[in-house]
Amino acid sequence: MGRSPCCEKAHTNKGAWTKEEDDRLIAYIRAHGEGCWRSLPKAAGLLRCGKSCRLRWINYLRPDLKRGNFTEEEDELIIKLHSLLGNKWSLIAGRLPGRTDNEIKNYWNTHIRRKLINRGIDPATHRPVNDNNNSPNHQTTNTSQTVANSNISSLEVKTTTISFANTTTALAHHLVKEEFEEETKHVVQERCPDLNLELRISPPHYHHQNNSSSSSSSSSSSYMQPQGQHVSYPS
DNA sequence: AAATAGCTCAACCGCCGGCCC
DNA sequence: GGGGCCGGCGGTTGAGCTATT
Repeated sequence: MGRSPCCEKAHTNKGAWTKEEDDRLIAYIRAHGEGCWRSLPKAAGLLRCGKSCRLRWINYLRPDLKRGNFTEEEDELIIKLHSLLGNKWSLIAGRLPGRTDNEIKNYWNTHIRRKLINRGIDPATHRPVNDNNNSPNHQTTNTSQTVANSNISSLEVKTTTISFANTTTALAHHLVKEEFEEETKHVVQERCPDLNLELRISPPHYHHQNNSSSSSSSSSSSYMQPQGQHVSYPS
């Protein structure tokens, strides 16, 4: 049957990570690389579950993380990608080297949402707040449907309305999803020729010029042009 | 200076798809 | 074929910090 549990919850730490735990995790991954999160905590001498280690590494310890304030260009890119992809933070993060999905998600909720609202734009639909199409009749109760609808509306798909209310089966969602992804590629290339939404798993691609981590002044061109790797680990 | 409100963000939770046994 | 784990994801929480009263 299956596999053994990833960790014994009774013997794992929770909450904020200590410097020592960070050091252990960094040292282990530096020596053995990422992967096999299940066995990592034990091997690294950590009283954490693999999930927690993975999250800590991806969101905080990874050497290619940018940190620091988001630039105006990043803001606009996030808004543009969100209008196309909805709350697909991992996909959005994939287009912003050095940024994590968690970071972008937090930034969206704390800054960009407010920014859009101040501009009179509904952050969920990317339409003006007083737009008639935002009437309750067009709202759905299912979150994913709402996201999908907002994506489609923002893409101005010429097939007019796709009624998700009547297509609740998994198959329908699957088909629509595939359709949407294909559509997204086309529309993005049409409207944002500089955007490459072809997603692939790849090593971190943010190129550190130096170790001064305040990256708020980083040039906007860099994040659309992944560089060769030059990974430096924090000491 | 103290109390309160608002904001930020690291970390957790629960779910899902894919894979293993 | 089916039960169960793993890795990954998006949503949510809450501790700590800052601003305001």
